[in-house]
Amino acid sequence: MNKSVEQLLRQHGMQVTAQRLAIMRAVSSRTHATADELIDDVRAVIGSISRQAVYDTLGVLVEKNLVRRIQPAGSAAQYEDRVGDNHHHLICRGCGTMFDIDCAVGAAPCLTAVNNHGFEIDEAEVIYWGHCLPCRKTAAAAAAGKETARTEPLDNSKRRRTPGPTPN
Amino acid sequence: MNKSVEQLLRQHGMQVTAQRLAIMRAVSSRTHATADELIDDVRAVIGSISRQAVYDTLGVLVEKNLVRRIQPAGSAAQYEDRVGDNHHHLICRGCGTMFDIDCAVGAAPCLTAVNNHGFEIDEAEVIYWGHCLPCRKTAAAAAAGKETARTEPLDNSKRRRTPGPTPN
DNA sequence: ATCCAATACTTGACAGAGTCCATAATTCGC
DNA sequence: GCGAATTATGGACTCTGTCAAGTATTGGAT
Repeated sequence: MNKSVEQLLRQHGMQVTAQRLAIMRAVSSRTHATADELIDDVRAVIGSISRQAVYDTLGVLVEKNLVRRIQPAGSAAQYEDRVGDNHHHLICRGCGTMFDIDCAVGAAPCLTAVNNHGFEIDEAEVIYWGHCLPCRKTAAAAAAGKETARTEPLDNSKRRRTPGPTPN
Repeated sequence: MNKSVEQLLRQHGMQVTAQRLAIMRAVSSRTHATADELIDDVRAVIGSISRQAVYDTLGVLVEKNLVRRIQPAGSAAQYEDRVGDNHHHLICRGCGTMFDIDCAVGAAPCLTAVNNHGFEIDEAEVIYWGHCLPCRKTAAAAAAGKETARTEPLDNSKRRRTPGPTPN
């Protein structure tokens, strides 16, 4: 299998390096991963790697369509192995977990915009937002009980005031 | 109409301040705007405002559902006035321009995921990516001629923050 | 197998977008 | 007008990601 990863690289005219192999395997080993997570993964395997190398490789991989990049609102980009099919993502507003979702309406439902404004559309990105079961439970519990939960950072209701002295 | 803006704030239990009024009007005056653009707009009207006040107000507004926030990949969040309907966005990869697009399949086509993984989905965000007419022309011209130019439409020529500290 | 130019990696600075925090200023009910 | 609570201000800081320049590797040619 290592072989195939290497071949994949060569097939796309890329040089084969330990870093790249490790990065590709790291991506494959997760359903979704942030650049940061990948850096950690790779370091765990080959000892060390620069942030730049990871970003660079990921960039090339995305360009060659070997990896897909998803950039959900408000969080870091995620990379995934699963390319070539038309699937979407479901993200929890509470914990940020991301799930794959097969296309709801078939092949490429939303790819056809009504009025394309003269654009040449090449991708329709669909992200479903909501709350996952665990987060919903947490939220419910919090609502029922007190403000114990911390599932959501959207808590503007309790602003802390510190009339204390100034550590200037 | 200024009256209604003020009332809107009160209706949602928010105090009325010059900053908030100006921010809300600034959002209304554009189809889409980044926080930065809004800061500029507001400053043009009331003289000055802190970045924090804008972010804070925008955050509350989004929470109260008076404003919608869109965060396209790779660029700053955009805020829009148009809430309550199900419309999507079309963004140019070249210049970043964003257009509204009415839902392709009717009311809420993509809101129904096949397998919701136990989620309670509250929003289906659809972003169409592509290249707008001007950018396509530019690209074509560049390809035909030389590597003469690249579409460089993002005007970020304004810097107001202090020069960053030097991280060791 | 060795050489070497192209390709890739490392390091470190920098930038943009947002957030945190303590303090100062406003708002608004009384 | 008073005063407590809500807001706004400013500056430091974090998190992601990019740029640039110098160093190291890779892999085809010799």
